[in-house]
Order: sequence, then structure tokens, then C-alpha cells
Amino acid sequence: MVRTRFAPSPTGYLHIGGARTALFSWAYARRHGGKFVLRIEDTDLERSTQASVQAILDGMRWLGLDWDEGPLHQMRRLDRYREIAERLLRDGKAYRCYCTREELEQMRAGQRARGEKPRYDGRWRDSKKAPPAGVAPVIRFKNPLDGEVTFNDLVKGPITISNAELDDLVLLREDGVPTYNFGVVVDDLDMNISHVIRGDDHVNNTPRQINIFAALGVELPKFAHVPMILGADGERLSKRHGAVSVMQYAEDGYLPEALVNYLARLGWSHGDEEIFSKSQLVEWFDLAHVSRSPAQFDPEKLRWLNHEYMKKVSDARLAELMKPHFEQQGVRLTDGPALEMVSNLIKSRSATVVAGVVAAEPFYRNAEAPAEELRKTLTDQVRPALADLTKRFASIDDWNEASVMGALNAVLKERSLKLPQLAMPLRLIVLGRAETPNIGPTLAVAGKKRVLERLRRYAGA
RNA sequence: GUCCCGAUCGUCUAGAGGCCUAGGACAUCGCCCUUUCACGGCGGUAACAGGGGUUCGAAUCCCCUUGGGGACGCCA
Repeated sequence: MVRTRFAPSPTGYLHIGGARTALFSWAYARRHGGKFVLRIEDTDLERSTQASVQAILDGMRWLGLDWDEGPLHQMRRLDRYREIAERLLRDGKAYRCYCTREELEQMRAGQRARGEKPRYDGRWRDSKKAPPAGVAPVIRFKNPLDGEVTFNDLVKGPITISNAELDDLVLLREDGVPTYNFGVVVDDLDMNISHVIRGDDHVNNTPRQINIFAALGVELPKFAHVPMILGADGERLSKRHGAVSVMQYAEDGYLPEALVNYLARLGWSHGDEEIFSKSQLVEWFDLAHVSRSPAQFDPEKLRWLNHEYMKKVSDARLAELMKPHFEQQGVRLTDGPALEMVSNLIKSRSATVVAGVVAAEPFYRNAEAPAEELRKTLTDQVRPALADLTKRFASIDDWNEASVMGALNAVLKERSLKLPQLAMPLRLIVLGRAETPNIGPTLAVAGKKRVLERLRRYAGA
């Protein structure tokens, strides 16, 4: 039974990198008919917040990454970690360390100065010294002194690290809260995780965790480390540097299915496939085609992909997505055509929902026609034609694209004008801007009442 | 500094020794379409980091160099 997990620490929003790791983990579980578990690693008491937990859950839901178990919180399992730590203590596989933080800092500073890799020197490992008074000990793991750890990473292949590189890591802090490496092992064990799929930055933690698994005498999960995502400038995408919240993309008008598609394609491939649904992803996903090197995030390609999804989105859904934006801007939708009709008109030309809002807006907001541009197009030749057109429009009973264009073409013919000569001033007059969809559907959607009002006002017709 | 991992167009990538005159996508450039802005169609520029091997044959396997990423906490 495949069981994967996503185990974020609630110290901020769900960002792009975390979302992609979650996506891969999720896809792998779904691909194999397994379970996907959500675990909150909230052992950093300083930085963990309930708001972050909520933000992460919101992000996952928005992306449609549903989990089968959890969210489990590590801070609710302290008894369990203590139990395991005491077992290791009893078995002589862990020991108490009474070093102060200052002492450790000093040790590391010295090692760095000598060009050595900074690490705990094991001074309490086999110490018979009497514990100093007033110092609460931490529990450290007795890492094997020699030999090496090799594991077969499902993405990167075999990885070997010598035990001499590893030190005796802290399992349990003085307050009984587990450190990351210990919490992960106990949880992955208890939750029966079969495949640990996580970010590349954990490769170096894996041998430590394997040693703890071994000390516990249990079977290892499989490991798969997916490479990091770099910012558009090639720098690391971190919380400090351009890591954007997944929910920021929601606000910016991106569709979740587009983001999922983009993220899936970033560092994973299925031949030349670029556009695929989540169910196709589930059908195709495999660890073997996850790339082994970091990938740069490309906002342009995301935007293109989003546009592809915008073209396919239903009018009703786009209308629903645009609605809150209009409400936020205080635009009254009752003053204009049905939003679905406008959605239909603008969706193929809008890369994002927000861009769609900008395109749809003039149908609801009575913007002034730009005077300068209007003057240029409203020539002496055009004015009387617009007057004719207004009369013809006024007599149309069944207002639609065909009837509108019928009237327009008749005037063009009578006055020997070309379409652009009337279309441009009509755009400026009706929507207050030069860039609009084709004039026929634009007028049809704008509606008879509005078109006539604006014509009378600006063309003096 | 020490250790770990990778390296194909600007970017994401295809590539499992001969299918590679290295394919696709985004971006970019040009042309077409056209009713403005877009959409769309067609085409172009553009990469196997460098050097050694192995092999009849290397983008693909091995070694070195270089540049890249990651890790080295009582953070996760």
C-alpha cells in the first residue's frame, strides 16, 4: 500500500515550492491508489502559528490537493516521541548531553576557524562525568561512528554519505519537544509512510534518519527527493526571496488547474505534453521522470498556460470568478449586461481573471470617452453617419449581433465608408476605450439602451 | 571551509549508445489573417559547459576541470 505525506511547518503561507512538493506527493499516492497524509510539523514553538496552518490548508484546498488523513499535529504527540526517545536511551542508542548553547557555539566557531565541518564532538557520548547542576539535558542520538549510509533515491539514484560526516543529533530538546529529524522518523513510522517524497534540501538529513530507523530496528520507507524551484532570476525561491504564496496567484486571477498544470510540468515531464488535466497527471505521474536538477520558475509560461485554461473555462464559472473583483471595486453589475455574456466575449483575450475584469469593466462603468482620441475619429464625414446609425439602432426591436451589424453595414454602404471609420469611434463612445472585442458582439452585449445613450451623449446624434 | 547532488536553446524540457542534420513548449523575431487590441496560422534565431577516455559509433557510459544547487542548528 502506497502511503505518502506532505509535512509542512506552519511558519508561513503555502508557497510555490511547497505546493509542488505536495503535488508530487499527492500525485504519486493517487497514481498508485494509495493514501495521502497531511502532517503539520509545528515543533518550532517560536515560529509556528495557527494562521499559517489555516493558510496552508486553504492553499491545498484551492489547488485541489485533497488528503486522506490528517492534518496531524506533532505537538499533540509529545508522549509518543518521549516514549521512543526513552527506548533508545534504554537500549544505549541515545544519551543525555549537558552542553550549554554557549558551549556548542564555541565548539562550532573553533571548528569553522580550523576549516572543519562544524559538528557536535560527542563529548557526552560515553562520558562518566557527573551531570552539572542546574542544566537540563537534551537527548542525543548515538550515530554510528564509522561505515557509510547508502540509499537508493527514487529520483536521484544511489546516494552515499559517510557516517564520519554525521554527528550525534539532538532527538529531544530539554523541554521534551522533538527536533525535526526525530519527529519525522517517529511519524513516518507511526503513519506507515511508504514513500517519503520531499524537497531536495532534505537529502542530507536522510542518512541521519536512516540511522535512527535502523536503531529502532524497523523497515525503511522509500525516499524520493525532488529538486528545488528557483526564482525567475535563478536565485533560490525562499520565503525571503520572491517565494510567492499560492493564494497570491488566486488573487492575481490565476486558475488553480493552470497552476497545478504548470507546477507539474516544472521538473517533471511526460514526453512533449504541455497541457494536461489533473486526472491525466494522476494517470501519468512517475518519479522516474522527475528531473534531478533545480528548475527556474517562469511567470511568462505560467501566464500563457493560464490563458489556455481561460479559453476553456465556462462563462458561468468565469463570471463567478470575476464577481468578487467587481464587488471589491464597488462596480454595480446590475447596471450592465449579464456577466456571463461579457465573460464569453472577453475570455479568449484575457490571460487571467484579473485581465478579464479589466476587459469587462467598461460594460459596467460609465467611463468618459477619451476626448483627444474621439476628436480624431469623429470627422465631419463620420458625424452624420453616426447620426444615421443612431436612428437605425433606435428602430431595432430584436437587438443582437446580426441586427446591429445589419444597421451598421447599411450606413457604411450609404455613406461609402469603411468599417474601421465607424467601428473606432463606436468603441470609444460605447466603452470609452479603443481596445475592445469585435464591434458587432461588443454592441450586441452592451445593449441597445446603453449604446443609444452613449451615442446621443458623445456624437450629439 | 567540509560533505552531498546535479549540468541539453534565455527558460521549462524530450533524450535509456546508432531513430539526433538534437525534438516540443514559453519567450523572442518575421510573415499572414484582421475591424482596434487580442486570438489564431505559418516560418526563423537559439542548446548537448570544457577537456580527456571507453566504443565501429557518445547528448547518452567513465574520469578530471569549471560553473550551479543543497546541507553542515536544541529551524524545518
